[in-house]
Amino acid sequence: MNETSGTAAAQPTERIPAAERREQILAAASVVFGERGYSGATTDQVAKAAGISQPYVVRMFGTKEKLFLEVLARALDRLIVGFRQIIAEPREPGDDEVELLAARLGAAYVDLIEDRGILLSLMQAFISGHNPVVGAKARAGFLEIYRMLRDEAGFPPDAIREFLADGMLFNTLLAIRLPDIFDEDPDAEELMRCTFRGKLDVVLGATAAEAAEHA
Amino acid sequence: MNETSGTAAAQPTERIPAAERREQILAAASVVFGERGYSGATTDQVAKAAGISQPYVVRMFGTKEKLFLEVLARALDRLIVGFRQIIAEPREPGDDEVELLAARLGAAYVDLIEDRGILLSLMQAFISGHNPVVGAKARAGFLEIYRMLRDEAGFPPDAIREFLADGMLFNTLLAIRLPDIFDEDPDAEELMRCTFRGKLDVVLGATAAEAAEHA
DNA sequence: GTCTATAGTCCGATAGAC
DNA sequence: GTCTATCGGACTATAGAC
Repeated sequence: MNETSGTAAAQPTERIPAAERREQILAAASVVFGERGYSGATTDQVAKAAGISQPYVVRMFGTKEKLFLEVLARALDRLIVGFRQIIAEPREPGDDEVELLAARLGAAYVDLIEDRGILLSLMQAFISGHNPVVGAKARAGFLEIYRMLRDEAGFPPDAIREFLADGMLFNTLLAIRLPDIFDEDPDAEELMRCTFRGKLDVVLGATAAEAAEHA
Repeated sequence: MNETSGTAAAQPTERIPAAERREQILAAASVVFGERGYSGATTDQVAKAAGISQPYVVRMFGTKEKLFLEVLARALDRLIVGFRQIIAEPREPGDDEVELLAARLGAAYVDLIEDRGILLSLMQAFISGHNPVVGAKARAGFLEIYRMLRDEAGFPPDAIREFLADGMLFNTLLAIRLPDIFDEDPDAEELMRCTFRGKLDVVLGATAAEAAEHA
């Protein structure tokens, strides 16, 4: 409340290289698409968040759909590259190799989806199964993660299911903003604690930091 | 392809009681909102699916938002009532009481989200955490399920987490329509099998039935 | 590299007839 | 109980200047 009109735009916008501007737009778009969904988001909201004019956003990406697809591709890429890195890290052999690796991957995942734009862009893709383009990317991305866990990480089926299931529950609880109602309902915190266990501090730290940033 | 224009409407629409018409609209809206999302769906699409005119949809529910909220409330209600029924069923005491009950609830959940409208309406709500009204309903609904599992079903924390996590993975795999690409990618079926295990036949049966219906 | 202006659509909601 | 007609607003994308 009482902000001075939108997200600081107008004024004689600075001229910056297209590549850099592209990144700004993608970052802004990730947030806006995440909050409002593909259909709910407008190119004007993205433009305002990036501090430029609406036609410029369209000019740079061709169409709103292409912009969304690029946002989604980036999110999937960060996820896949991040996981692959962790799997490739040297580990000592032992009985709990799977468990340790799962814990590391889980922690990395929580770190990643602390970025609400990434979290929600992924979830937007998940519920777009009916869309030929977006749906196909979502399916392909999910299967790539599956294969990585099976072939590169060497997880047995049960470990894969558990890992993916936990991830989807993380997604959901963060997406519905459960931490927002810790004050009103103690069960909210209890459920978060039972779900995230050790990782809860990380999540709450991020949430608090984000809140502070927006204040 | 080659369908005779839309979903059978126009013509001198039959006069039916408002209550019955309401149900028709809600059923149609569940499907349309599920496929396109709250923003992506139009009241005209709902109207066509229900076989009536667009203004009549608005007239009956006031606004598009109120219509969506009613769809969501119905979905949550079916879920909660269904679970409560199963929990209340008599069970023999034994060591695996939790496991058995979890299996029954899981089967009921899979049955419920075979209805794509219900599945996707719920997921739409999950990603609307930023929306004050929808977000609040989603949080409240999730917490009610949590309390039910904790207090009425007597699940320990780990069982709750596992149950909820599996449910969210079910949601995701069905939402992205993984069964659609069984032919193109054998890993899709493998992942579904590893996730749904015994329940896979149920899911695939439903998917096949739906496909047949739409053909 | 970036903007202003605006064309062209689509959509939710209202008015009012039957 | 249901429709047709339509208003007013919002949004994507294009045109063209600087």
